[in-house]
Amino acid sequence: MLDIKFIREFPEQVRAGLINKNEKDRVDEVLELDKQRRENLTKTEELKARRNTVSQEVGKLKAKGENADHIIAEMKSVADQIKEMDERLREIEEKLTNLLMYIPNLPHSSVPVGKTAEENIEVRRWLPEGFSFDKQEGLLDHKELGKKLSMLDFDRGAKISGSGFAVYTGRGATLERALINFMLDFHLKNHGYTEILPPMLVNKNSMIGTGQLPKMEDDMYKMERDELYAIPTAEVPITNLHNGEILNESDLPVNYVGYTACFRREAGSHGKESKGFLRVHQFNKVEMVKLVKPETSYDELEKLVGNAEAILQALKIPYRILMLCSGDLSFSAAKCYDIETWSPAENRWLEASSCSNFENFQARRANIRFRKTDDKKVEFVHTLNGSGLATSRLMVSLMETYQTPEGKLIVPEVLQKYTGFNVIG
RNA sequence: GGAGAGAUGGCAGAGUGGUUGAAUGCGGCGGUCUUGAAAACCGUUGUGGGUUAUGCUCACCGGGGGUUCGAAUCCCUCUCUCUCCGCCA
Repeated sequence: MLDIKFIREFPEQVRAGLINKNEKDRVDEVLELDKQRRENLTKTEELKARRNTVSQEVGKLKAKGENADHIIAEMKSVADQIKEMDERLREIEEKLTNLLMYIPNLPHSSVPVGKTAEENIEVRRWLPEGFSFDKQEGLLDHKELGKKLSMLDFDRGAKISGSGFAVYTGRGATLERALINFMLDFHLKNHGYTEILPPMLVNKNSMIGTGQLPKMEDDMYKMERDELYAIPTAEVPITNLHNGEILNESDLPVNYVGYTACFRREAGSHGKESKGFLRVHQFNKVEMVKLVKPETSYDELEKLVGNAEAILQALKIPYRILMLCSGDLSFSAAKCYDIETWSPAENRWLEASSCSNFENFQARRANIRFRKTDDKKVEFVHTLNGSGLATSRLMVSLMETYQTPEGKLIVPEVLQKYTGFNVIG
């Protein structure tokens, strides 16, 4: 959520940000409601102030055993007026809050202005020793190889759950588990994170806190009966761990890493883009979440990306880093880097991680603050998160990159101690 | 799922309709004392909103709603915690 005071003070800056993000400019609506709100508030408060003093008078009179009926009768009508005005104010505030909930975060000044993913900027790429973009003769894509080596079973996944649900079998399942454990251990050992294993169903308030609700309701699985949502990312439960809290400055930065399954309805996305692991309804992800002091958040963003990159370098999987342009930025993000891994069979880059700085946008919604050590003032934290990484797309690149000409799969060296075997097939 | 108890400021814990934003204790911060520290003593110590304000004012005692001139206090409802019973990986 944006700061209403900021919108009031710098409406043109907000307007420009919304336009760059391909969003509807609703600044004037906000300003009008804000104006109405303040007008009504002032009037209502004047009445309330009067009520408070007069009611105290009544108390004093009664204490002395005197009659206060005439004042009470007068106050009765004041109470009615207050009720009426409170109701009007409530309506205005509801409209305003609702509107603010749908207004996205503004892009940071360092974000390139652009409409679509075409205008994202490649910041750098990393290719392992001896890597070539030339496609190997007879290379199988991950789906074919998964079937051949009895690692993956999309057909049976569709049978037991529906299309877009994968089953890992045998050494495929072991490899997946190894990958998750390797990534968690790597971040814990080398990057100073604290591990979290959170619930995968969360309430509505948490979804609002990180910005998934109200806007993306249709993209999520919901348990109607219990008013719970299946998390689309560990960002939701982990960031909301500190919902409503005031942290100490000395507690920052908070660095969490956690594994969860992630659930996405992916409403309306079908076709060849969704083959095999390229788009699924459930996948595994190791997520990094940071709560930091505002002045450090952009340095922390760079670190976050670096942490994710380190995993890919250890796995020796080629990747590139994109800085998203304003139009491609997600609802809550002020700045975001995507990490894409190379898929030889698809002959293209696949998004395997997204690292974002939300500044205080989520912190406002989730009301996460910290108390400064020097002047004791409270301030919103900045929140960040990044995948480190999602296994499904990573598995595509891994299976294709580590495939031998005979159609076997070499287990990346760093995973071998986790799998207990070094080749599949 | 059934029965009961509870939810108050950083923590502990009073308060059951009238200067209570909230006693008291602990903690925190500032000060006196001290070579320094501790102890003792004194002071101070919640969050948010409105207002061209060295000020004034409103809201907040788990969430929401109600009764009343007036609610932390009474009523309804939801959530959560604890105890007992049932069920259960």
